[in-house]
Amino acid sequence: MEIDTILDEIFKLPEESKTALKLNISQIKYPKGHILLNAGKVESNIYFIKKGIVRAYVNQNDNEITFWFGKEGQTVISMKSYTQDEKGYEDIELLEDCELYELKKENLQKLFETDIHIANWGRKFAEIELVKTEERLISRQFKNATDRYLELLTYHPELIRRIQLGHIASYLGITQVSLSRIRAEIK
Amino acid sequence: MEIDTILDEIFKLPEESKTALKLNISQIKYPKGHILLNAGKVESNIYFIKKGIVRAYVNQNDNEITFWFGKEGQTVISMKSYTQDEKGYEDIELLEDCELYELKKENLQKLFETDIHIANWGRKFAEIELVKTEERLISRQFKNATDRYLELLTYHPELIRRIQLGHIASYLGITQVSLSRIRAEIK
DNA sequence: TTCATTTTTTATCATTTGTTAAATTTTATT
DNA sequence: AATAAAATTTAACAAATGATAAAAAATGAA
Repeated sequence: MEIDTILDEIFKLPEESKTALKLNISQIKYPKGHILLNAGKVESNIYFIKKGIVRAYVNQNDNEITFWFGKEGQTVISMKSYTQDEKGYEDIELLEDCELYELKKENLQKLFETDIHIANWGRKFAEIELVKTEERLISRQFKNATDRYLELLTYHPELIRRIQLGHIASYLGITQVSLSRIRAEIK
Repeated sequence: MEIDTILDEIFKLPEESKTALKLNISQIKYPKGHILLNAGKVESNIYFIKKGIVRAYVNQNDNEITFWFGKEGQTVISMKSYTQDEKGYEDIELLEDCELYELKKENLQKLFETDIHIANWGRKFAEIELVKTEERLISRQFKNATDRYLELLTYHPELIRRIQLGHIASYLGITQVSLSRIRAEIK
């Protein structure tokens, strides 16, 4: 997925602003298993996924709880670090070999202060992520595990193909054993 | 709570920009029980709570599921309507008589296009709400009902005093009967 | 206050999900 | 292909939560 597509999908920038933004973006590759962002560190980079799939998880007394998956076209960011310059609570692990676009936050902050289009691009970015997060929260509150699994199967079947079930179960908020049981029941 | 305090807490604006923003804000009162925003409508107003408490809920086959409470200083908004000009999924009901500051979205949009400080104010607003929403999502995913209740009791005791337990239980994702049981156990 | 209504608690039983352990299947490596 | 390691499923029992109904407590109106 090309960087122009990713940036344009968030908010259509004038050419000049887009060029200024892209000047701060570089490409980088990491292998499966690499930890892209670390819990407990102030993480100041933003990544757009060109190719691959990642997960965000929190370490909670000895077991990892996955709360987000990112795939091609999505943005990898430690929201707490990004907005508050504080330690984030999540690790971000690559579940496949990944190609990423990297944007340094400090450069982006400078653009926010000088370019109104980029400021509005950043605003739209946060708004879009906000609605997606709210939808995940509501799905979790309103649906039982079976329905959430079926929802994932319907709208993001490739996640179930590409990600091992332990991570999917964690994301759904149930144990892997429960997910196996659910999968057996809906057949 | 004064409007200046609320606006400043989001992002400190230069006086000129703040004045421009405040020119579009008016005060209004509604009684307990009033529905401030309607599910299924495109809602184009934003409210800041001067006094009172509100809840956001979704109607899910005959029963209402509460997923957010707002109190003094917080912003009432239908995120989906606000960011996508589409119908929202939530009703917002006043749980007490409320005093509100009202901001019309169309006026705000114009300011976003012309005033970089206000664009960045809007960006910060979305970012702050995003982190809060993500924290709610994580709390819900990581903690059982008892721990979520204790968290609420610790960090927002006034919500438990001011809001009836049926709404609190719904917010916690359990039935009122379960919440009563939990309250009995932790005594 | 008194009465009716609403809210909260308690009790019982059903259902869902968790825990642990073992069996099976899949994947990766030699 | 053979082996080892990892992932997934199955099974049995435990714990948490849901559903329903009834009792108790709190609230609001006459």
